[in-house]
Amino acid sequence: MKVKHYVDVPGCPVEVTLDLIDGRWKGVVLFHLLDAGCLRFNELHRRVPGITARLLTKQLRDLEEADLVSRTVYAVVPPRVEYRVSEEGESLRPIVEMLSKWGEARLERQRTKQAATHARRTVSRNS
Amino acid sequence: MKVKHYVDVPGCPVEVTLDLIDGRWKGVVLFHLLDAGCLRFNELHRRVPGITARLLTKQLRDLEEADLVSRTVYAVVPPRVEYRVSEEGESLRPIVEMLSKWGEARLERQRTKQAATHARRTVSRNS
DNA sequence: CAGTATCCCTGTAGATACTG
DNA sequence: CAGTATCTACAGGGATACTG
Repeated sequence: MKVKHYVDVPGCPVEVTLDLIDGRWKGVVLFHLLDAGCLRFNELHRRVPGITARLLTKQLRDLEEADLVSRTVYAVVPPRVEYRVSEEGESLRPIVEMLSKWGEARLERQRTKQAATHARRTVSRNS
Repeated sequence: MKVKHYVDVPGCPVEVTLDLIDGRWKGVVLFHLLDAGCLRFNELHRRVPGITARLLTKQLRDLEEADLVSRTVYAVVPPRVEYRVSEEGESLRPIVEMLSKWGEARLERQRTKQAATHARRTVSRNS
């Protein structure tokens, strides 16, 4: 169990939140669960390419422990495990949406900048 | 230079944003810069207790490279270096504010739950 | 004041193989 | 299908000492 010393940083609840969606993957996992409502392990895995099963498992366990995601196991063959956001996880929706929107805008800005740079280069070539 | 393969994860701009405020400290640093407007290195250091100078430097360099923070050096003795959020960093304000608000609410929920647990324990002791 | 330089250690994550 | 197990490697970050 990872208990941190938030006593040291009384003025920064930002850290509390970031700690939960930390590590590059958790936010993405939440995003997809919020988007899809409910996903089985491999469905989720397909939506988060690049992550290994081991790591995805760990992220899900962390999110579960943080009470942001719930895990339901059905006793069938083949196994069926469903993940969905908890009520507390649901309350993160606006944040995750803003993160997504901002990320899109950032990518757009980068594309624009790159295009501008390319244009300038082309111009200077012609001058 | 850290260039990531976002080609792999086309559907998730959440990752783009999280990548920038990743790592437990960057969000906190941004929070304080957004809050204070402008801070010198040691002023900032005082507001982020627990971080080493080395690491704070690294976080600031990363934020600078991401174009979220600007760094101004004054050629005086003793040295004076000021950090402030860039225009792009400023656009993160609503997100950082939500992270902060949500973190506060979460802490509040935890306190409430803990108090309830304690009360129950006390009751069961008396019964 | 605002950092570097060095050393070292741990955790995090990748690859691969295996299982109820 | 939904994961574990094991081994390994590297980078992130801590402690400490030093500097323009």
